[in-house]
Amino acid sequence: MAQKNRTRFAILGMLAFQPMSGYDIKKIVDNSIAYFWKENYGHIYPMLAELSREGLIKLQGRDRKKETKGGPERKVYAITEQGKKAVKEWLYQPHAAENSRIELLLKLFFGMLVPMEISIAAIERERDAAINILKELKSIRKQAHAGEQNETSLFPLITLSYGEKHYKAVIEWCEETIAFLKKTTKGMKK
Amino acid sequence: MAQKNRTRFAILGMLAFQPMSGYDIKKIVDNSIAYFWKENYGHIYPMLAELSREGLIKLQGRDRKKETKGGPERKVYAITEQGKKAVKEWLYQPHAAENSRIELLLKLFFGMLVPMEISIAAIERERDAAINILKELKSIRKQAHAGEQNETSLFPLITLSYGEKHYKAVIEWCEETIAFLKKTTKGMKK
DNA sequence: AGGAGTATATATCAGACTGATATATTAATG
DNA sequence: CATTAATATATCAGTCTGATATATACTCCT
Repeated sequence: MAQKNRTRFAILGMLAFQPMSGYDIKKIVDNSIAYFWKENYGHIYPMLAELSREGLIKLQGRDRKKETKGGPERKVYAITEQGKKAVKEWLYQPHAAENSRIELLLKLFFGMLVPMEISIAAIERERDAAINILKELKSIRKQAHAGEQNETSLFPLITLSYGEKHYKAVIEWCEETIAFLKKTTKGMKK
Repeated sequence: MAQKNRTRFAILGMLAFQPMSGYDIKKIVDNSIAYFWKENYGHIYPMLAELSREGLIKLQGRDRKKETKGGPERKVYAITEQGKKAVKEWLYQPHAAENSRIELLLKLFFGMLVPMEISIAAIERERDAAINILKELKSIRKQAHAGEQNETSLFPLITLSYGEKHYKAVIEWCEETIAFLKKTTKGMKK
């Protein structure tokens, strides 16, 4: 196997919190962990079918939320005992190193091919994006603190603090780098 | 198009420094930018063929390095004027947000499913890995400072400082989080 | 009443990316 | 001269992404 499928475990883990539809899973991922994990419908729906075939989850029923505005019935899936066992097994295993690809840095690495202003502008956009994400994290933290505190709510808080630390570091680096490049450019123009 | 192919531009950018073989490109990527970008042979070789067909690079010749120990002849590719134009165009364009997936955080998010020691051990492994990468970055910085300073060498230094800042932040977060979780566990055991 | 607009929901696909493996060449080693 | 190790190219199954297609049912407006 070239890679292990992690969407599988992301879905199982989410269903361990509560039964949900594919649409719900996407919503929750987008609203609570998007700063470190993303999922696509293109992966979620086929995986729900697969997990269902394997007996790790099962279709609990079809319904329509009361607070919902419209749309077709939701297919709500629940995790099975077998499914819970599978996530736990995965949680026990150490994971491989991430293979991040940071396009900004790749572009900066080739910065000698374009005028300095282009590189600086790219870093400024990165800084602004990071500031926005940090704002979102602030609102997630607010929600988290408003809810009840228990053992389960502990873990979302530590992933949150990772996000905060990361984006603060990114912003810092952007500021420093912009200043550095501007100084260098001025020096070169003489 | 679902995504844009970035391997294409990574290869073109590398060939803008100097003519190289696919094997060389992989080596350079692994040794100088692996902390923010990775490439596979599985992507490099087909892309070299494609870029060659499109006239963005051309086969400069086959040779064997003097300092090399053995192996078959290298196919050395050089970037063409058209290829240079293509990278530059790409460099001018703003890039989309990254979609990082941090498996450690996903596992921690589901931490309530396993004993606390399992989560703590995972963070400890992350911290150790980050410490090792930081060491590698230190050696890259040493090499960089040893070489001649010019406009081109400027950019690798700023990507390097991103890496340093990032991994330092990760280590900090790991230390704080481990301490926090240990304290919490002790409190719970009473 | 009916049409437009919008949120909900499931599904599929081309193309990008990964990690492993297969194949072959040549130098150095013993 | 067989073995080992480094060099080099190539291919493939499986994962992941982003876009798009299809359809349902509610709300709002005229």
